[in-house]
Amino acid sequence: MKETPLISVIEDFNLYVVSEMPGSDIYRESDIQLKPQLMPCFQKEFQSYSSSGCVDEHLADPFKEDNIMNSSMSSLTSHKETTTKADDTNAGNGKATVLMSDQTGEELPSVSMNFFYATAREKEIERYGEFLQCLSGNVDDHVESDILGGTFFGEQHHELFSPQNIELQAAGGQHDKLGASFQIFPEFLQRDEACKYSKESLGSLSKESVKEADQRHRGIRRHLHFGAAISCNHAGNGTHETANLCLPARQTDFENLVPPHVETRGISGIWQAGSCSQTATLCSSFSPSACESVRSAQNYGNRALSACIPSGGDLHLNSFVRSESVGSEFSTSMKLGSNPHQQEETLMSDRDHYLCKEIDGIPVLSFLGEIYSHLGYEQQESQAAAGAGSSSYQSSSIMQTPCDSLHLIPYEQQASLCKGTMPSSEYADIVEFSQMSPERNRKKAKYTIKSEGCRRCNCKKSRCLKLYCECFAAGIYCLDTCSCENCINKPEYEDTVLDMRQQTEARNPLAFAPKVVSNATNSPANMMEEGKWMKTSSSRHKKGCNCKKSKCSKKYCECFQGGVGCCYGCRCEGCYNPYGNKTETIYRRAERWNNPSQEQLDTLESHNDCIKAERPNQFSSTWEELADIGQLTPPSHCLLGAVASSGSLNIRDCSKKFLGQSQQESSVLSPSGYLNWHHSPSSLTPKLYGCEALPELSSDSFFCNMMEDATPETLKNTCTPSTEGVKSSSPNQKWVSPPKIRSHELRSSSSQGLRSGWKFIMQDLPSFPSLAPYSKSQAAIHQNDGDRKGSTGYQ
DNA sequence: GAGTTTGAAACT
DNA sequence: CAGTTTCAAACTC
Repeated sequence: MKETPLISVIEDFNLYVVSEMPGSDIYRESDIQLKPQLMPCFQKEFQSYSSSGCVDEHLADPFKEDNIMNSSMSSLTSHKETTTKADDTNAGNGKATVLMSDQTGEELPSVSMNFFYATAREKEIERYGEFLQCLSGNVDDHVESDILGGTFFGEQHHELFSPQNIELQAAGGQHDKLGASFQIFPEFLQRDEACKYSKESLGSLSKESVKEADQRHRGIRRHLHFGAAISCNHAGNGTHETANLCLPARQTDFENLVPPHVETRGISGIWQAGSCSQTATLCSSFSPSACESVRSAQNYGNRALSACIPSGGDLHLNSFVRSESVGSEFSTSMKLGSNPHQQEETLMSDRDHYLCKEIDGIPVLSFLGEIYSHLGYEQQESQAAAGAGSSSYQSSSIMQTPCDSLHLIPYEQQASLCKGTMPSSEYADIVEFSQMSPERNRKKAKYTIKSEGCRRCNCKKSRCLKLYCECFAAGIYCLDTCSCENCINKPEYEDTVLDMRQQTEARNPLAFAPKVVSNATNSPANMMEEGKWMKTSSSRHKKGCNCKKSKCSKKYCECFQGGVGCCYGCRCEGCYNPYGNKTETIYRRAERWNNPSQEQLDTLESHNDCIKAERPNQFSSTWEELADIGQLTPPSHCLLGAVASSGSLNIRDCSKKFLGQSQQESSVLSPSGYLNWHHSPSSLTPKLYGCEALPELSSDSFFCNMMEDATPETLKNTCTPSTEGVKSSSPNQKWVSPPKIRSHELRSSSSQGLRSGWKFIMQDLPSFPSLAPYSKSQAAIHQNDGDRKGSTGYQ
């Protein structure tokens, strides 16, 4: 290993290290051409970052020399090609990514977001610099390069820092791909023990000076920025439609990173995820969970897919509602790009190629629409999306589509993952579906929905502008694959859609919030344990159900649908929710979650096989959010943000209660405190930024209920005898505010709880941007109503 | 695939 | 805020 390049490598985007790697010539000769238009993206980052005073001259004007960029791009992918042929797919992927970054100089919101993220994580990165000292010693070249390349970041487990494992990663990690290479893992950065462990594993500690380490970490920081930039460009890989479809459940992650000043119209509110669930992909550019999801895919098969395909409950795709903002800008630039052929390659808008599409001759699964619609969500996220919302499906990477994530997985593996996630027959149908014409797709949509847990609406009268519409509710535009009639929820009616969202939000600030919120009581590992329940025992529906006849054991019940048990917020009668009911103590529920009885499993299975199939999605979505969102987001932020989005709620009391908690949590959960829950301007005002201000609140009911969400059920149930076993009715037909003492207890215990990993998480946060003039869209609506008046009975 | 059931959303 | 209506998904046949 050469000693000298180390510093310069970092200072120069790791270029030199890469160039000295075996096979690096391939990259020098690579046909990857970073378009000049991409420059603004980087410039912004670097310039913004110049305050740190560590921007090199060529960084100040990083694109002055095309070679630099080309080399940079090469460095990002070089280690892949120098490892195994199996990774060849990355080359194509990387190329696609770069090409997708084709911009026309437009400022990319995502860039700011990325920058913000990176900046916000500066502290952690500082710590990471310290960590690097632990590794700088005897790590050989390719290991180093791999670390710099991001593979290192891509792993959350300390074990991976052992020389052997690093070797393995460098040699052929499946996720050692472009996307995964840009992982930023704040969680990892927070682990002092990681450094400790690495020291032990490597057996030789760094002898480099702190200064050198600092230089290195600076370089890495830049590298991260670069990666972020790529990621953001990645995000813009599609038209509105693509973005809409591919929204992962983890959009929230990304939105959380959005600084207040960033225009986030395209990212309505905050996103979720919940899910597409969401989600596993958008986040991939920023969070460990993304990489984890990829790895999980490799290790656990179907889980990967679930990570990418959140189920309805957790998914929230709000952020991408305004795909026109983010998505359209990208799409526009894409459309205007100079290379139609390349665009054609990268864009996945062709619905005839939802699945099994080839990019650069490499077969990849392109999960769009039907499959990703509810990433997020519950967690969805998005959704949808992502799911997003997340899944809730509910319930993100931001800018990386699920498709992109999947691109990191060889086709065969993706296929197996798909098969592992669903019955073979359904898988076959999905494939068949993907191969059908749009016309047939439409007809088949319903089936796809059922089999995949991804939804497309079938609205007839609401014009997809009310929460009746699942697309609208998930914060996404309807697609051609929807079976809706007179649909207005389309980009061409953007203003109208936004207005309706605004109205809906005014009516219910949480209307677009994920339906399922989680208390992170379990580690991702626990939650992902094979055959176990995937959602935490304390996950619950944000508002609670009101079931009368379904006994909360059918999908009529939103709790059941979201895969969570009923809680006190529910007003259900005769609750037989197999996930849990109100009379159940938290301990019992937790026990059940960890060790579901056969009867319970049978119940679930008999009631809805689909739920069972989706569970992995929900899990992945959930734990991912625990992994990254949870790390980044103090509960109170989430709550405040959610409430703030209304602009009218009065939760002053509750907010006060939470303020201290949030601050405390911030210090505990997020060293970079201010990097939390940055919603869209419309949903979270800058005042809330950094917990400096509290929103005006009108009713503490919401907050108290949310608090109750986070309140151990033992506290809630102390006065609620169970009279008929699991059967119960709702003694409280209305939401109840927890006794003050509960809040106090909760608050006082929050510190302990949080330190032990007990976090409250709203999987996806709310709100669409409410930027469009009401009158304008209203006029459009009226006009539309007029057009339809008397014929549709539209409300 | 049509019809029914269900409960959330919207409305009054 | 309660009651009613509307709506679309879930479900059944």
